[in-house]
Amino acid sequence: MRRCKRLTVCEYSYLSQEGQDIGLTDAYRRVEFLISDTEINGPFNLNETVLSAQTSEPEWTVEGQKFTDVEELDGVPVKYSLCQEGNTDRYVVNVKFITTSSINETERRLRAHIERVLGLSDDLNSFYMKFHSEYEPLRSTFRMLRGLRLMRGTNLYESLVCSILSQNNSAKRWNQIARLLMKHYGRHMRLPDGSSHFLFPSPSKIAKLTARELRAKTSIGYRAECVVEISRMIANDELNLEDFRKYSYEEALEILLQFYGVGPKVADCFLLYGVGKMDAAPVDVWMHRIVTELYFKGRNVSRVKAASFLRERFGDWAGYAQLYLFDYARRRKLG
DNA sequence: ATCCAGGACATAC
DNA sequence: GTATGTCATGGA
Repeated sequence: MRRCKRLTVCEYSYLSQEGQDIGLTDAYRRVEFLISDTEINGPFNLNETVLSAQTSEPEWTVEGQKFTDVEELDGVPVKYSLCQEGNTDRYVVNVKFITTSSINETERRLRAHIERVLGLSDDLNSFYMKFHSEYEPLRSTFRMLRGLRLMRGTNLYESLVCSILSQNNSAKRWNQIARLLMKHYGRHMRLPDGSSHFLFPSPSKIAKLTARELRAKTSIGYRAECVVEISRMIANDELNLEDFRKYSYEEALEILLQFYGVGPKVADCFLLYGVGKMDAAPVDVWMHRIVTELYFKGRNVSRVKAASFLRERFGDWAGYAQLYLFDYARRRKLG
């Protein structure tokens, strides 16, 4: 991403919750910068992207058109808010962030982070052009969902657990469970603006728990056992999620399916949203329905077959095709 | 109350 | 290989 001018840099003194200046030496800095449409590879729709229930990580905090997330970037806590002004083609994204560390260094990290998690360098125009003559409803989603981008998780463990939580659960509910995991077991961070946040817990933290404890605190249900078990394997170095970056899709899938609680859909979610394998296409009930009706004339093909069909038909854009079709189905259902 | 939620798994054919 | 019941849990 190319740099674009910073608008304002302000310094505030640290205030307690009562609004009283408690005189910390470490003044807190709220910085603002812009990402313009010339820095992003094609159209962008921030709202649609953040609100499309992708399982890369728990959904960001929403306040109207503004979305806020907290991350630790290279060990530095950053709270940042995004807001898009303009339309999907001519726009600027306003970014405000708060950090305890150096502004320039944090801004550099944050720009790279945002580019990655929001898929800003994905060549969406190529996707639209390549499949402009595809069957409906995919073709019409290019207009409806223009600028929708594939989010990537910040942390592989978090993505895997979120994918596991999503099974047989609504998006709202798996998000609630993930938030409870963070609240009870995640490392606490207090930001300079006085707000309090919890990071996603580490595998070793969850590995120390019993399924019963986890269930009591988080309403995680029957998924407790497999989450604890997988956490334990990671903590014991029997499983290294980073390895999946170098495996081929087929190798990765074969390994993932051996874990209790990880089936084809969860594995594909992890590979797509976590690892970033663009040809992975998670097939849930909605995708299954769409693919069988659209491409198999209603004939009952298995979900696994539907997934491999999507990979063959859309190649490295299979994840995107899935994202657009899923969002379409989801919106149809809501509307 | 019963059913459903971006499924996975055991069991049975 | 494919079909069916079951699995916690909270919200509709």
